[in-house]
Amino acid sequence: MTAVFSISDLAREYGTTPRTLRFWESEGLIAPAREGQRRLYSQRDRTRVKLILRGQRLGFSLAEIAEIIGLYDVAAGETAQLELLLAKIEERRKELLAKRADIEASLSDLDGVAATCHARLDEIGQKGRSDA
Amino acid sequence: MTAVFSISDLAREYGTTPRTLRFWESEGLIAPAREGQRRLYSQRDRTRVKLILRGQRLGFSLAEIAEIIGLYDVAAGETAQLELLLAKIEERRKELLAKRADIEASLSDLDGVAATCHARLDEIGQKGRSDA
DNA sequence: GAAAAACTTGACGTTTACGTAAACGTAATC
DNA sequence: GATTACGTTTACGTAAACGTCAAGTTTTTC
Repeated sequence: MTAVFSISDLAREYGTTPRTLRFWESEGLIAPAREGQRRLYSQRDRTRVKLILRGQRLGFSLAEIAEIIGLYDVAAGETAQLELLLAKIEERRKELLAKRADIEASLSDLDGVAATCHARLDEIGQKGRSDA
Repeated sequence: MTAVFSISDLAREYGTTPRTLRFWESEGLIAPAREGQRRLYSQRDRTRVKLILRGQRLGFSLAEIAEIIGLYDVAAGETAQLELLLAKIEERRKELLAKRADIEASLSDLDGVAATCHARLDEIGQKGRSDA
């Protein structure tokens, strides 16, 4: 249990590079333990890396991702902090819902174009019934 | 009908800048008509601008957006073209579905954190019933 | 018809998110 | 114990997507 990973272990596992992991660290997104100079990545670090990658796939900047990840951590604050945290969460929720709406719209558009294609193919299929 | 718009009209309408619209044109994403030197934007151009903005919100690069927009145009090709187009559409569909899955996961995570916050607030609320 | 406003094309600057190379220390391997 | 493999920091390079002048034309407005 509580295994640790080298920087290239992590890089390989998540299809990224050591350079990238160091950069994320320099930007404060992760903070692996050290054994002398060497970085040691824990399960917690792996979780954060996964969150970073997901954030990137959703088009968030590293700065935004940093804030988002922060949300997960803070969850030990007190009242005022918690209220503020909930507000931030609500913001992010709205962003995500908006993106999801964009995606639905895109999917529906693509379906439309695909339908047009199929119709056209059927149309062509009716006559040209000689070639493979 | 068939109104036309100046570059700053469009920029204002979509919350962008003339510079950006010119840049997108230089990258082949839009191709407004010209009256002498001046650019004249049509309804079709507006539609494309909307697609570009949506693509950006979803985290696609301009190059990707160019290809996506291309999908909408090509819909007048012939069989081979159409098959290829359908394949590309399917690719995009998968990307979008993946992003949607990422979003669902993010939303669910945020819900989790929010729940923790509410629980903690309730907990605190039980005792500290003296301060505003 | 002169000034102001809006448009044009360069061209260089800027931010983000790394890539790449240099120069070095350490650890495993044959 | 020399080589190879992996790690470190520092530093400069780069692609994408514009921002920001500059210098000039055209168009509108008073």
